[in-house]
Amino acid sequence: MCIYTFNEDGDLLQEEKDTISQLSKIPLDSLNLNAVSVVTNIYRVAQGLKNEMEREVLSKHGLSWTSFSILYDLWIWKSVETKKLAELNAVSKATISNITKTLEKKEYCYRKTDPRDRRITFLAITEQGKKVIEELYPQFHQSEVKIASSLSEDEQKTAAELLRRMIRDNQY
Amino acid sequence: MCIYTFNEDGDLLQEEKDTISQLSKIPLDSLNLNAVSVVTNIYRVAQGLKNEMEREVLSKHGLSWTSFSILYDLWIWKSVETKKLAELNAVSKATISNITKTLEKKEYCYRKTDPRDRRITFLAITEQGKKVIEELYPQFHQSEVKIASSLSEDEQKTAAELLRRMIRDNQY
DNA sequence: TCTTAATCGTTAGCTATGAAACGATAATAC
DNA sequence: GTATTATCGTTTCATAGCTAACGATTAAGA
Repeated sequence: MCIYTFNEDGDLLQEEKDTISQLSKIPLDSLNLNAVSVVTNIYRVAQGLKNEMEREVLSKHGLSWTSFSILYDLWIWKSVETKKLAELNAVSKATISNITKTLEKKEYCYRKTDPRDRRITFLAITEQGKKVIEELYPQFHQSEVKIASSLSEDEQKTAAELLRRMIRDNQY
Repeated sequence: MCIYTFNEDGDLLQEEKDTISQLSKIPLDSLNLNAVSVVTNIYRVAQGLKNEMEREVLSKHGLSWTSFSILYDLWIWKSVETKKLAELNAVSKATISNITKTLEKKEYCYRKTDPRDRRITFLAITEQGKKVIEELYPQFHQSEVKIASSLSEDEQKTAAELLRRMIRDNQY
């Protein structure tokens, strides 16, 4: 999505700058337009790549971005508890609970209670779930490569590093 | 959310690299780990800032990121049709229809049919909606500045430019 | 003109999502 | 050892979000 509107050069329209300043009563030179661009562009790319992945790759097996991610986690780590999945994916435990219920219906994963602490539920991937992720992952990665190919190798490294700092500093 | 898991240096865990390569049957040197980092970090930051904004700023008036964005668009542009709002925000027309229905219930916006083409519905902001966005926007912008402050001014410009190229090349 | 095709917004039906409340279990306090 | 507190996952209930189907309207074709 796009909070702001940009012209062909990637700058905020002068008209919009003036309007924001006027309407919000923030003087134009107190508006941090670089911060605006960073936040807006990050959200826009994220929204775009989520839509593209779901449409072009994940829809083949009726998976959303998050359900794919959960399946990926289970594929790599074999067995993960609900709380950990929520943290890994930055969504609520309720969301994990619901999505894994759907994945369970499709027989892509199953639940098992930790015998040492019966409050904890572990999720694990089934053979069928494995088959699905092993079909989808190469296509997913190929799309990642395509999407990132707007940037050179060095630029990709730069972008990743800057974003990584935002993740760390903001504790995302 | 986080498709991949990273160590303290921001690299993918060696264990995970090996596992991906092994499970996906993609040779390690064919995996483009820079692309992986770029895509993952973008999504992670976007998810984090959306959650933070909704929790810290937008919840004061029960707005989601997208409903806030729609309200913003109407604030700046006075009157926008459904289809245009969908494009601006990279969501479906159905989503716009639903969210504006909620905004209408709260009396933050209202509908009017284009008399020249009766298929088109224009949305417009109410006085009450204006009051809400004028209260929230300065706080929203302040959070944008805080979130982006992990980066220097130059780095913000760099990040914005790289992301802008991804938006353009991928037509997001 | 009159039929066909295209476009617009809404609705229907589904999954996703979060906050809050809840029940079960474990850890802590005394 | 019992009472209190904390933690875990689920459920409930609301909104968000998608695709597909639909009804209304306009444009295009002959």
